[in-house]
Amino acid sequence: MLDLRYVSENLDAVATALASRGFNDQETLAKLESLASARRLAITEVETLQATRNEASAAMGKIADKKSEAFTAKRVELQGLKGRIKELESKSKAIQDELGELLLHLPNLPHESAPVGTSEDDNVEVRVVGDKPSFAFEPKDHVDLGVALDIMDFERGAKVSGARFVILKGMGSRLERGLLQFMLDMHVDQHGYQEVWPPALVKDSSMLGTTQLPKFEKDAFKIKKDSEWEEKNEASHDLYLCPTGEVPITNMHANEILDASQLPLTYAGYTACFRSEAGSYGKDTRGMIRQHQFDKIELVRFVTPEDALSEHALLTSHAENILKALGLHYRVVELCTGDMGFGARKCFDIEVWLPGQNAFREISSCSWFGEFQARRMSCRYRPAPKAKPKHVHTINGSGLAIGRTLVAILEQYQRADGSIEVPEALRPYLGGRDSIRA
RNA sequence: GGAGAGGUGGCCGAGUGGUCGAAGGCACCCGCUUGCUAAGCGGGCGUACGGUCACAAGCUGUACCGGGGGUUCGAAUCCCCCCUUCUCCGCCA
Repeated sequence: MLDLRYVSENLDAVATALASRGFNDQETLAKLESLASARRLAITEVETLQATRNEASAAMGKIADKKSEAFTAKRVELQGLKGRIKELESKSKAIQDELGELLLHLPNLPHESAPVGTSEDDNVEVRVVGDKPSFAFEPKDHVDLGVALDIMDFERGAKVSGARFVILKGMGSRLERGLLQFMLDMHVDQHGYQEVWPPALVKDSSMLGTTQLPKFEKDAFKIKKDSEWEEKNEASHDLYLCPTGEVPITNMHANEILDASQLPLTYAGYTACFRSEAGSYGKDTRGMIRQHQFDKIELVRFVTPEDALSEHALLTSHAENILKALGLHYRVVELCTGDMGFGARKCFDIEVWLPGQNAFREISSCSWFGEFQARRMSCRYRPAPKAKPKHVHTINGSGLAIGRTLVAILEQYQRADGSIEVPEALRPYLGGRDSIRA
């Protein structure tokens, strides 16, 4: 979330920056302003009273005879204060809660280098890598290829789990598994990431930390607990199916103060990802492009503000290196202010070429969040020994979405007879096979 | 699922109603010292939010001893709920 102090002192600048990403809720901003000043008054009010009470109580502590009249008189006198303080405390808390809730709904401010725009049409193509594969035949899409090769079973996926689920079979499964290993190996051995294997279920507080909550709850699968459980654990936390590795991995360092020498702190991890895909009915219903469950390798970097921009570029290049190693044609697009995610200050999408769709499709989204996530989950670092802790900057990106990579390989490496050439770098992971055929 | 024990500052670890933001140790920082070398001595060293102020330092107030609520003039300390860690039993991949 945004820094309350910065927001209340730079309201106009904030409004302008938010407007550039399409956020024009003047009412909210006005409310923010009035709540911020109300908060200060309330704090002062409570604290003054608390100071009075503390002083008087300390004096009482010094009275030796606790049964003396002087003592009793003081006690009676202070009893009135107690209620008054409680009253003001709850008033102050209410203001702060409302303010906090409001801040949670404000998106991040785009970085000045992010292209200004209102929709994906305003995104900027940064670079194109490789060439479109040319085919002497009409290229098929991954569904036709996969079904013919008997490595994807959409019908049984639907039978078992419903729409937007697939069962990979034989070399399809092997390819998914091989890609998983190939990607992780590269990030760990060549890019120096610490490998992690995080949980698939995450707490609501984690979802809040990385901004999936509170605004985007409908996009996630929430674990439903039976009523008996709910009754017993009314105040306990909710659990969600992990929508992206970003959530468990970034939140690993929630409520911590890191040492500057630890930075950059980098993680690469595999997670199954689950998305309800609410609001995307009718979109990409064919094939593996948009499933309720998919596999992904996630890259996360905790960095200093000074290094953030170059670290962001670095992480993006790490994701790209996978595509390069696989010889896949792709491009990098910088998202405009209107198309960026809620928490991002700057974002590069990597889009892989899909001959079956005759289009580039997102395969990774590399975002720099500034201190937006770090503030929410309270992750700080000490720039120097004894120095005051500052919020870290977080950066993450897919490295890569495994299913979509599989799709791209099928479509880009397809041959006239419907078989698939296996990219050389991947062959060791497929038992040395150089092709996939029926 | 059952039984029990814990969660205190970056780390370890005292502390069971007032003199505790919290002993002691480690780590770290500053200075001194040192011919015996991951040595010795002295000092410093939590976070957040207010006020003052330059959103600095300093000074000052308040809160924070897993989280939330309660009792009390006063809570790290007592009560309740939750989270979490560990040990044992059961069950299970």
